[in-house]
Amino acid sequence: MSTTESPSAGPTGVGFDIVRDLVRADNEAGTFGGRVQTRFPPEPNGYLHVGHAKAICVDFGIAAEFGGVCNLRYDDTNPDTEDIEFAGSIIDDLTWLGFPPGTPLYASDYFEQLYLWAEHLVTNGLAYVDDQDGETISAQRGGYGKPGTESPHRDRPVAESLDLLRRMRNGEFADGSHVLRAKIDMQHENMQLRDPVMYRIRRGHHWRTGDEWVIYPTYDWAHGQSDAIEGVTHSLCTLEFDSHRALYDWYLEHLPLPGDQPRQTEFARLELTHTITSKRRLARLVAEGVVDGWDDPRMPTLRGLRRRGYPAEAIRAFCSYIGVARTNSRHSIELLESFIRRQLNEQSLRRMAVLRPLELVITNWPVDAGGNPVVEFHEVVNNPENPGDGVRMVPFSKVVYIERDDFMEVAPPKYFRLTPGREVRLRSAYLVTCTGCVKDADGTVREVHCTYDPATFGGNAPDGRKVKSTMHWVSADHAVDATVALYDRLFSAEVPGEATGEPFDDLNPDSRELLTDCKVEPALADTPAGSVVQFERLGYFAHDPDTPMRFHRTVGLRDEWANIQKRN
RNA sequence: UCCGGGGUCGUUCAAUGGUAGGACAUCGGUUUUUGGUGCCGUCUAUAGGGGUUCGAAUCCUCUCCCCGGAACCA
Repeated sequence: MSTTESPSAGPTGVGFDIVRDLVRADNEAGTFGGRVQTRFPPEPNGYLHVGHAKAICVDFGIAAEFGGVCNLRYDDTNPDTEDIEFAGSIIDDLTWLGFPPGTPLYASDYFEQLYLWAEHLVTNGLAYVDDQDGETISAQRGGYGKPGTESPHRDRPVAESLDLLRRMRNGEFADGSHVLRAKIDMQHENMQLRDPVMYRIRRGHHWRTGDEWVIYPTYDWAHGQSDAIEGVTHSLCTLEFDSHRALYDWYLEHLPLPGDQPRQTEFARLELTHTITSKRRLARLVAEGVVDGWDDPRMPTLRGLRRRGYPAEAIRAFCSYIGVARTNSRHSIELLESFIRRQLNEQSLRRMAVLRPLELVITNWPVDAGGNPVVEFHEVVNNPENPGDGVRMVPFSKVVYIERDDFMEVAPPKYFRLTPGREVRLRSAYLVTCTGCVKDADGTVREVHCTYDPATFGGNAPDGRKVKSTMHWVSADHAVDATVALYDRLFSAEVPGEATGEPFDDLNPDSRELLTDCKVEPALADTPAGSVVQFERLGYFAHDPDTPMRFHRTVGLRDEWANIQKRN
């Protein structure tokens, strides 16, 4: 599958060229025999978010492009943080994004092989068991620019380490009492190489291996070897693992492995303004009830974006566009939204909905023989961008709801909508001229009055006169009630939580507004759950998967009137 | 403080010794039965100093700034 070519991909950025070049160079050099294999290795300790989306597009996309495979591999080396709930969600989310993962692999399936290799290193004098506690080991590691000091157990006999390692595995020692360390160099300028820990004793219940193991490999000891076992050629990860690469290579070099070994390459992670992509912080938002859950439409999780109506295709196009690089960067959320709009504009049906209803009464509207207002049906195009979507008939009568914003008794300059004396178009229906309004004692406008021009059926004036505004409406007698949630940025600051590193400092208290009194046209009830429609002149709204007639605003339309207001 | 990675329009990604370009954002125009969309245009950048070269964002050098690294996390 290609992630770069799609009719709605919009502007094409550099994409993943830097990775392609890397692969091509290896292919030309004959490394890996021209084979390409990648992997996507999430730890099942949270839900996938938009940051993962980029990694997924690169890992799966590049493999597919070069005729290789990309495995989903759960990096489940820590029993304390992982859960089967998350593991299942990862497959769902990958599939939704457009990369069904096939049979997943598990780092935990390699525990036995890893253990055998650990004995191999011990036997060759390249690893030893340390009896010191974590604090001591950490202190001995030294500091930046300061060399470390060697553990007193560093040179214990091979046989003794081997015996201790076996007893560690057998569960003879308490959690945290012993650790297996690689014997590398306590003076190394790269701290990762100062005798890193390979195994720790931990009696947590593992979601797959249960209580079979009490020792668990660390990330570094598991990752490269897992790649090697699977035959991975290009192991792509984020920049913070840059200094781990030396260790990744060291393990592989000192193990009895045939052929070319996998190579790790690091790229910048995806960050966005106005949101966070830290699993820990997202988990806090959920745990402390700031949001309704991992699939809250304000969350940058794949589930949240999906619920909010972000099309997977648009997310893929975005990831492809921003591409990969080694420079740390934080993209503006507006760029993502522009991809969402681009896609939605093309695919979304148009429907009319009134969020804050105000009655508009057509005073010269005719009545039928029984004295009731005539009801007409007007043809409306479903999607001007795609004539294939056809037309529908929308009921129209004497009283319609219009947007409260669409009437002003005293209109400021450049306000083109309804105001006494002004003629506007009710979309696909008629030209109407405002004659006044009725107000409550407190001055609130109760209803607006107008007259219509019967000669303008469909919205065109036979004499060719123009109006400056075309407004949406819903017939009051036929309107359906709906609930609409408007979403703003979860964080008001450009760079959330940057100052203190905590997630709640810049939370936007108005990130969600619930409108329970919306009036929508009857056809909206027929849109399937999860589909996104454009509410004419208002933006894109996703029909909630669980609740009928509840809509989430995906993104708004570009609103020049709002900009004009801002400037005044 | 040591090691590593970075520094190009407001933002982000290109240009790999030969005209600094695109997108988003901004601003303006135009089309339009959505103040949407489309189309056209505008605007703004090579962190700083020195060097190599006919020619430097690119190579060398010094300085400055940013990010990552001292879990028995990943």
